[in-house]
Amino acid sequence: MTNPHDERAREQIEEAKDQVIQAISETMDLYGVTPAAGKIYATMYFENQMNLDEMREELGMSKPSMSTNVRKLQQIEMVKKKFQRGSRKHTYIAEKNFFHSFMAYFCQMWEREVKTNMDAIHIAENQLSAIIQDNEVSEELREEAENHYQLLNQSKVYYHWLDKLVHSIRSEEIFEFLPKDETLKN
Amino acid sequence: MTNPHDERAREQIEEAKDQVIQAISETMDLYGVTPAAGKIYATMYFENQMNLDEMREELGMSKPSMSTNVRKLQQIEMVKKKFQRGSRKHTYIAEKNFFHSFMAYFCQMWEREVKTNMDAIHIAENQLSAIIQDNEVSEELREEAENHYQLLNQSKVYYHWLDKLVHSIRSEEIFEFLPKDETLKN
DNA sequence: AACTTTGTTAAGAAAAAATTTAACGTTCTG
DNA sequence: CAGAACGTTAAATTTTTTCTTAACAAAGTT
Repeated sequence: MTNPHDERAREQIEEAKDQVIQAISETMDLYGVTPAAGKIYATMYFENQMNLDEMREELGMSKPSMSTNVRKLQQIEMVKKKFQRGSRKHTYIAEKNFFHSFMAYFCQMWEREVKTNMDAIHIAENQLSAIIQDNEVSEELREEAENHYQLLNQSKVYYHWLDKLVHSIRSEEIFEFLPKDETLKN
Repeated sequence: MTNPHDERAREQIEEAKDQVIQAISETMDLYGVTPAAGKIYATMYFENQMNLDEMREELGMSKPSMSTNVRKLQQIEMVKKKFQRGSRKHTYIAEKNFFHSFMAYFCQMWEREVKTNMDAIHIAENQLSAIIQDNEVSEELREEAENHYQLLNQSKVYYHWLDKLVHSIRSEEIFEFLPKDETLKN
């Protein structure tokens, strides 16, 4: 490795990796992932497997910081724990298939959105329809309740669609409509 | 409005609205929107139009806070400024079509992800292929460069797919595959 | 059973983000 | 043209989040 060509090549490999690591951790920020966790993931992306100590050394972070960040990455399924026979150290592998991460993250997110909002809508709809059906209530308020009711009803179209989207992703049906294009020109 | 029925009805309408406002601002948090901005949007959602003063009063926030939050909401196209002839106050309307917000937000986000990462990948690929083609470099490093190159190449399948997804959303072709279901049972 | 090694909570410190008060600029009105 | 009404920018405060050091718990080894 004292070969001057190799030294230069090693530098260039690191530079190439850093480009991509930077970009990945920058865009993961869009997914509600903190920069630190993004860097951890992006670093692991180029390695076959790493344990907490190796990561800590590579990134100069503290042990608990690694621990919590890796846990978060596990929750969104971007990192998996690998059973390592005969070693007490936990070793992890980065999920390198971005389709998997995409599916896990957005389905989880959208499902929560649908559930939270539909639950609230159902409660609100009941309260509003009680008013609409109450003849003692003034016309003005009845109309307001009616308007809100219609608005909520309209929004359900969206939440149902979002739910269908989640299912088509989970079932991978979406790839029939939008195929993964394995053969790329450039 | 001193009618006791109406008083009760008014309370109940507010309660129904609050349910939904709470849910919306909670789930908007998933979209990188701060709770304050979420509340502003959700409040406007039930109104035809509002100006900054009305919102400030309704939510008990400061004037600059309103100003900056509304601007953020405009950026992600969840709120639009409405030209109001003869008034110096700016009035705003909430985008009530969630499909529109969905499309604007995710297309913007995914496009940035594709661009940032593809740019980095192109640079990295050039650096790596220079090493791969350099015969003076040791076999070991050549192999490492080759591995990274393959990894990046593989990831391009995903970014191309994401790009296609964005286009199919922008062009609304996606609704041919996943129709908006206007007639809902429940 | 005592000692190591590894990972995780807990508590405190540092950093980052959001919010408010205050000052400013602009545009309309009298 | 002076004054008022709105909105925005700047600076400072408060709140939230993140990170680190330190104490702890679990599991394994000698």
